[in-house]
Amino acid sequence: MDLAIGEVAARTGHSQSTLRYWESVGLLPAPERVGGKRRYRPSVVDRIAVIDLARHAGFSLAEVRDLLDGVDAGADPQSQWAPLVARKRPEVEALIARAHAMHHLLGELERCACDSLAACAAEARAGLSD
Amino acid sequence: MDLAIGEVAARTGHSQSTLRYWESVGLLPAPERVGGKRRYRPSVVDRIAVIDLARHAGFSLAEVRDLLDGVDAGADPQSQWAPLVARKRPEVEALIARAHAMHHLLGELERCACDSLAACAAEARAGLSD
DNA sequence: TCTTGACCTCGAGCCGACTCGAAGTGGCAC
DNA sequence: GTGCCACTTCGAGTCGGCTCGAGGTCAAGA
Repeated sequence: MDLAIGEVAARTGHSQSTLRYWESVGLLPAPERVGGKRRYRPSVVDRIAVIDLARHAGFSLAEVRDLLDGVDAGADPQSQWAPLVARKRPEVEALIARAHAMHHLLGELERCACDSLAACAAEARAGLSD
Repeated sequence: MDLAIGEVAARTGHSQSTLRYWESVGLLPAPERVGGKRRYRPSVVDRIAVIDLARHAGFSLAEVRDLLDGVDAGADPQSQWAPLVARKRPEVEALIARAHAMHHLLGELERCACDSLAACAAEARAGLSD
């Protein structure tokens, strides 16, 4: 039994607008139409689960689209993930480093004992080395 | 000696456009004009250093503006930072947690041995609990 | 006087990922 | 046949933080 867009939305937790948007940017294949309305196969729910998985890992929609395009073209998921992961890892590591730096800086700001902005600025110039 | 916008840009590493934009959103006070052109006092460089400091800590322009508005109104930096830092800390901690989760997930994806998207989706549903 | 260069304003565009609203259509129940 | 709901399309708006371009102005130097 095929699914209407509302049903897919309910099952995946994404809005109908989002699903239509994903289709418009090539992330979801255009499904069959019955009376002008989209009819999805149940497997689209798996595809959306993979999209969610990839997005959780920090991939952009464009990157997920490339991954899925490869799989659609016959590649196995494993060989599709590998280069994407290799490309993404340094980005995520940079994000982690940056987030930790932000956290550290918050601690310093909380202990800020400057009595003027100029003093804060001087501290800033002394303490920031990136 | 006052500074032209180009000089401020050169000293702070921000473009003239950015400085004008910051002024338009209330982050920098409107400086005096001489012949229609902005003339900055040297202290603006300190102010921009504080802005950079706050942005490094993850604050938005609006948050930095609120901070500086308070200081301009006579508050000491210390008492202005405190509530902002308290508000920001959980956000940054959430960012750190999320970034680590992304990193962990990348490791799992790299070891992905699924032979189909449906299998990946099943893994995803099993492994993701947020 | 003419040119150059630094500056000015204003509006629009950009990025990603949606989100919303208006106006129209399909099909089912009563 | 009419009311209703789920769906359709398309275009525009949102968020933050710039960035760019067109066209105009000002002052200094050759």
